[in-house]
Order: sequence, then C-alpha cells, then structure tokens
Amino acid sequence: MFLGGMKLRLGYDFYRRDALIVAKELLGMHLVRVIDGKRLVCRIVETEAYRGPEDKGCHAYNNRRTGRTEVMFRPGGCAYIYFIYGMYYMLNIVAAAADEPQAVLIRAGQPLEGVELMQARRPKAGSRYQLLNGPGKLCQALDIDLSLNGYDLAAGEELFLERPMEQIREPITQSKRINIDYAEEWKDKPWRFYFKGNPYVSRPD
DNA sequence: TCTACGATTTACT
DNA sequence: GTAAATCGTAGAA
Repeated sequence: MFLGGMKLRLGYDFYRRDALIVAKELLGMHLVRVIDGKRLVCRIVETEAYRGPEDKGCHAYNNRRTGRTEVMFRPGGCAYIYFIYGMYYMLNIVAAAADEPQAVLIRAGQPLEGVELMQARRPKAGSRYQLLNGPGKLCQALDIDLSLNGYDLAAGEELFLERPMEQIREPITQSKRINIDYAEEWKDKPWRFYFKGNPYVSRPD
C-alpha cells in the first residue's frame, strides 16, 4: 500500500470538543472540496474560535437561535456558513456537543491541490499567497456558499477534512480575533490561532 | 415594513 | 492610511 499520501478523514469525535481545542488542532489539517470530481485541497493555517452563549463575539451569544445560527446548535461536525457584507461567505466548523453553539472560523489556508482552479475563481489574487489568505477569499476560491450550510463534514463527499499522515511541524501562536470590536470584554480574547510566520496567513503580526 | 450594520476585500489617495 | 461595494440578518417600530 502507498502510505506516503495516505490521509485519515476526521470523524465526529474530533469535532465534538471545545472550540478552543478544535481551533488549535485544525491547524495543519487538510480541507478538501470536491467539485465535479476534482479535488481542491488546502492546508489550514489560521483559525478563530467562537465559543457559544457566553461569547459576545459569537453569533450564538446568549443562545441567540435564529435561521442563521440554527446549525451551530447541532452536534459538532457540520459546516456553519453565513453571508456577510453583501458579498462574502464565511466557512465555520461547528464544534462541541448539541446545544453548545460553538464554531471555528477557517480564516486562511495554503493551496495544495487544484491550485489552477482556485486561481480561476480568484483572478484578483496576485500570487499563490493571496489565494486563501482570508475567510472570504478562501470561500471564493473553493466555491463555498450557502448551499453547503449544515453540510455533514464527517459523512459527505463534497466537503470534508483529513489528517495528513506526515504533518509539517510549525510553531503555533495566538492573538486577538479580527474585526469583532463590538464584542466588548470578549474582543481581546486570544482565540485566533495560526502558524507563526507562515506566509499564507491573512495578516502577519 | 423600516433601519443599521457586519467574524471582508478591494481599489484608491 | 481611507472608503466603497452590496445585501441578508436581527431587532425595533
């Protein structure tokens, strides 16, 4: 058997833990998007945790349950996707147990497979470093929109995550989350995780 | 109904 | 550095 390229698909147990753990451990995992049988793959290099009813930065703060936030109340392992600024989609991974509305925003990735298809979807990207270095850009490049909201990442074949057999070791650092100034005392929580110095992150520090 | 605004990106000064 | 683009969502009226 060819072990070199073997990967293990992430199952429900991976996702059904605290969003802070999931956010950190998602770094280095491979995000796979299949379109017309073609694989678009990136390595996750930046995430942010949004941590349920207590977190003023979270859409589900105070257990706010609406059409938009509904999927966050499902057990971990599905996608929470929302539309913002009238033009961008954001991809989140739902974490924790049912009725614990936590999620992890996927903020940036390193393109690995299907790079030409990503470039075709993002003609404005000046280089491979700008293909997936932001949550809106990542969804644009991977053709992720509301049709995938609630998608089962452990069972589906169009969008899922894999753990590569040989992980590249990189130091992890953390900082404040981006653009949540409205979150008052929660805005400064260091719940953004990323690989220190990695050229594919949305903003260096 | 009506209004304000956003877990962003891009172009421009 | 600043501002425009562009529209669904949430909350108020």
